[in-house]
Amino acid sequence: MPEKSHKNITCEHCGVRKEGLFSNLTSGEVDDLNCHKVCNSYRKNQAIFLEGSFPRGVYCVNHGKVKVYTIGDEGKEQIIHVAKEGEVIGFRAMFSGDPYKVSATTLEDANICFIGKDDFLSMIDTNTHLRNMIMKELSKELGDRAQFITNLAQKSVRERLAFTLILLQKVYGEEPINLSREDLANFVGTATETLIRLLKEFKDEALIEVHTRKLTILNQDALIRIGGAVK
Amino acid sequence: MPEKSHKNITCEHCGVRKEGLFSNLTSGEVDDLNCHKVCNSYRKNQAIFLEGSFPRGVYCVNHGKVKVYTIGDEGKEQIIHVAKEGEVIGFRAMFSGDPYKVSATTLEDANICFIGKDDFLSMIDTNTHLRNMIMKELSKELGDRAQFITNLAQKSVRERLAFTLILLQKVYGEEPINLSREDLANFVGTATETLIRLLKEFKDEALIEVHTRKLTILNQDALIRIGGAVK
DNA sequence: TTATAAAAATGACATCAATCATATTTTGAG
DNA sequence: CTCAAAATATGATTGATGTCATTTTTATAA
Repeated sequence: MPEKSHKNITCEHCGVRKEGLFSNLTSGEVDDLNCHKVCNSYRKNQAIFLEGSFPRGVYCVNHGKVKVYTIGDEGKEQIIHVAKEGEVIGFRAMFSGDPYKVSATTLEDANICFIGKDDFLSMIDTNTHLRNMIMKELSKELGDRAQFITNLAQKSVRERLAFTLILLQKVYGEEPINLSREDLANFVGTATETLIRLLKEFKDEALIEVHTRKLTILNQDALIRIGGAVK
Repeated sequence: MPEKSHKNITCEHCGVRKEGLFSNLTSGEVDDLNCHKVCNSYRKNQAIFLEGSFPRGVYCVNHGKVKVYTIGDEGKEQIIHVAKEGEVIGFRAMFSGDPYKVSATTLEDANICFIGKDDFLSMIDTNTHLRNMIMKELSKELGDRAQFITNLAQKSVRERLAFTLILLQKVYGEEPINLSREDLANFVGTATETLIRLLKEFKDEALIEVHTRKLTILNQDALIRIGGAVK
């Protein structure tokens, strides 16, 4: 489905690699990674993998944002995570032996590299550092999800929206947050209409600036006061 | 704080070990584990470890149930997981390098063995099987929490209670579910009063049997129809 | 056993947020 | 550029669930 990328990034020169799972590799390991990876370009809203299917490998986001989500019993998306450049996604299912419990879809045009299951697993077997990074990452995400659960159970929608905006700012960095209202609602865990009303409140209170899809945070401190800090 | 257990279980003869992380160890590894573990007895509602503190090792539940929870911004507990005999808890924080993101407290009198950090980590370094079990466990829990998040975001309290009861039945097995109304509410993610009202509904509909704290499921199929299946 | 505290249960009420309907704006294909 | 479809926005209404107050039951310690 994805097209082979025109610009076939080499891992050695991949600028975003240094933040994620594949940082601190030896140059030999980077070469190894580079040999086994395949670069693919994805269009906006293109599926990367789907809940229920079996993993064939892992995906390293080179450019573009990706939503990771589950589908609830009524068919509604619940976004669990928004992955940014440098993140490796889909590796949890490599260890569980089960099919994917989540789906991943691009939020914008993206470049994403693929590393096959066997190559990835053999890298893990031989590379203690990589293994430790993975365990650390799995543990970190478990902690994040515990806070996500607590927020959903205990905070109001307004509080969760504030929290989510702070979280998304870390994902989008200097750029404005760029998600559809529906995606944002499916991340916060609310109805689209409710989300729109609350966004307007935040706009009227000069906490954010809104240019259709693009949201800029104007008053971070106030949002943290409303939604609580990201742990 | 915990008292040294009178009955100091040996890992070799530990009946509950065969289900969890420490199953499929060689007899040498079991001996090793046995040398390094310390058995402790805990009274009901005794803390095992607390959110924010740094881990000194891992805990293997030999007898008794344990709640794993976070404290929300308003000080309210959100139960994330109820651990049963054979489960190893508190090992995620060993890899992240961060303090615990969750707390753990006994729900009844319990026997819990402790394995120090260094011993545990060196076992992981040398034991591929154990390592794989841990990665699998971390991955499985990530999947569970994704469903937990989706349930909280999309299901009504009634649906979540049904789901939670089915989940707890797997924890308690043949025995009746035995939790305070407050703990149950803090697991479902609702107010205690709401939980009590819904429990009564389920009782009136003959879906459960209630003897003060002890809940028995009478109609599993109906509860699954209401709350959805545990994935 | 009795006293006291804790837990569970119940009622009344307020309100946040979902739903449904409809209008307006933006986007993207041709 | 134009038009249709999609996304965003707004209003009206309802209902589920949280909160507060009070009573009843159960557990626990003296």
